[in-house]
Amino acid sequence: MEFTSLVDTSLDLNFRPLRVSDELPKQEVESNFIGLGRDLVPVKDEAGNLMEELNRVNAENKKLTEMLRVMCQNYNSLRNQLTEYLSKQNSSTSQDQNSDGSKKRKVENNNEIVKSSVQVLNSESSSSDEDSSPKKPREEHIKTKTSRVYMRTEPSDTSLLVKDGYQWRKYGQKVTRDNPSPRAYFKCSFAPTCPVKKKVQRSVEDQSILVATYEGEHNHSKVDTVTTTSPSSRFNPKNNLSGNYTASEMPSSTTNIINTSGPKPMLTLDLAEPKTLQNDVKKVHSNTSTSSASGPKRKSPGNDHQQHQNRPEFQHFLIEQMASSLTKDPSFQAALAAAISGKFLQNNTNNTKDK
DNA sequence: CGAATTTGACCAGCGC
DNA sequence: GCGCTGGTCAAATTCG
Repeated sequence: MEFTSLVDTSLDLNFRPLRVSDELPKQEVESNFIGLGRDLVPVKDEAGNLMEELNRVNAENKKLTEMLRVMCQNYNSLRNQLTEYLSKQNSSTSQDQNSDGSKKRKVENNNEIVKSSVQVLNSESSSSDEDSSPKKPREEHIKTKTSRVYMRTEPSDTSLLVKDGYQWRKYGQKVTRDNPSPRAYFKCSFAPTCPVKKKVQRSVEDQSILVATYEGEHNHSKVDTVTTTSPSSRFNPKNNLSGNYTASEMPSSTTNIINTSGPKPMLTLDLAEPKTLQNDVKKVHSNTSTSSASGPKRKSPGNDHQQHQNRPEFQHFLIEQMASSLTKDPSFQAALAAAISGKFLQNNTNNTKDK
């Protein structure tokens, strides 16, 4: 499903009543009110106010439409770029795998990153044929899709428990090279055949943020909406993280994927933390990374962020994520619907009075 | 006592 | 080939 089609439909609905109202001659409105036997002066005032309000909302709506149109354009162009890159990537990786089997892990890594990004981009349009390459490697990777979720926890809370509605069994913990915080490895323990794994590690930049990386897809439904990593810990007060990782509370500078888990299905919105995005973009644009295990070169985080935020990739990414999140945001939809219905009612009132 | 967690050992991929 | 690293296994430990 094309993203723009959704938006366009809703916005057409938005504008139709307003256009009608614009075309309504002012005098006609006034005469309608007169016809109802109401006092002329207050009616004139009321109609004037209404028209003023109508124009204001109309202008606001047009502004919003324009913003959405720009976002959608950016989204589509970015997705096309990604699709092109994927095609190239797939053809080059298949060559790599034929020529050198030892590159396997790296190639998989790159594909996972790209694929993960595609997931986010296509979260509302997974059935799109536009970018579906018939090549096999990509289909294989779709089976083991990965996603990343960032969650805020209490800084004092040292546990690596992430409440996501599933039941997990911890099978390992490791300190990794580029992060002093240990990384915990979990397997889904609810269904014996469920292949899903997750890795949980604290963010290097903000220790209060947990980064959970999910691999694979659950072949069962959620256990419950407040499940922690184990049934026993479910009732442990120290694991009560609910409400600590809502979108509104996440610091904008460090928000990556906002998890609004709860009674509804998990919704992940990638707002791309600068550092992570930088890494991802770097990997996406260069599948022959020169960074060696012995000597990671790092810039200062502050410069990193600022430089990164000025990059067009980052801005594109940000825009398309904003568009995506905006159209999926229930409160935005509700507000829009309220505004539209309000205008509909006004016009309907006017039209019925017209008859 | 059973289940979950911890932790050191092991393995495989990758770079040099 | 060797060392580094991330991921996994499984015995030991902890907890309810």
